[in-house]
Amino acid sequence: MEKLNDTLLYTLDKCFRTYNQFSQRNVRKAGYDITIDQWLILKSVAENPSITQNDISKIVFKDNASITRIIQLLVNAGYLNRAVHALDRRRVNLTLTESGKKITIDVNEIAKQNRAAALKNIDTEQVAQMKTLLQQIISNCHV
Amino acid sequence: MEKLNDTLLYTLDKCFRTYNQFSQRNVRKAGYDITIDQWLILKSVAENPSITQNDISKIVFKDNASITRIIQLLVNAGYLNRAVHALDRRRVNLTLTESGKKITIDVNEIAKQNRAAALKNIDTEQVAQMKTLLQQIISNCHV
DNA sequence: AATCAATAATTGATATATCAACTAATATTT
DNA sequence: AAATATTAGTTGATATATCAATTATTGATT
Repeated sequence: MEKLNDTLLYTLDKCFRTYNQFSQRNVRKAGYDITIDQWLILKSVAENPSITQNDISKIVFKDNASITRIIQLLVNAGYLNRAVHALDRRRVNLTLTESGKKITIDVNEIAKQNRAAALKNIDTEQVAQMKTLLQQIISNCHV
Repeated sequence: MEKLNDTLLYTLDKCFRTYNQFSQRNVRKAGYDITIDQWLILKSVAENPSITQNDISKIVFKDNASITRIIQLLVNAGYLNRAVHALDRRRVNLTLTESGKKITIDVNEIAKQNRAAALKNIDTEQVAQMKTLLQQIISNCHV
């Protein structure tokens, strides 16, 4: 049986988790009480004002159910408003509150710094190559 | 604010989750009622017979607490035996049961196929390069 | 218009992640 | 040897992931 940590996907796993923990730590250190996953949802709403929860779930690769619950937390925290959609009563209309807008922008700055730190000493060329490879893996998994 | 899905780490996230779901689906389809994460722990024990739970948590990048709970599930499922270590009574002695050994090997086969499918049309050279890059990111996050 | 199908979101159950607090056992220091 | 520090693991609280079942609403079919 080949060793676990020989495989690319083990390294991928490790990288993903390490980066996540690193980012989360930096957000906390800056005094923001929000998870990266919560911020990603706020950011999705900021970028796409009329987005549905279904669309969000596709953007962030999570289950619908998870989105419902995370949004509930964001509403509780005062970052999001939730209302019934005027034209389709099945849908939920999401809008950022003022503090939601603020934290989205603030954490975005930290996220930018996190990315820069994580990609230090790696040139654009390499990043582009890696993206292509990752896309290839993704499409291989969709067969 | 730059778009979410422009960043490498977004693609990394997507790739990781897509591959995970793909692997898990294939294990289920083959009739095995075990999660990839549970299997990883069985495999760690198989590879390192005298391993501690602390060591497992480092290998699979999870919290000690998570390991305790996953191991509890594996004991309940009859795949693992848990006993007090003879020389250090703080430690837990983990051994695979017969069915634990069997499922570890069976799922390993599926995992091998999953990896092959995920890495289709990607040559060894590229895989090696990507590993190096991922390692670089990991070490950047450890500063 | 009534029936049926599809869609958006929620809820329940269970597994997992993470942090903090804790217990028990062992190792180190004085 | 007693006091203290360290280590291995567990437990509680809360957030999240995933699947399946469900509700409410809208769209399509006849």
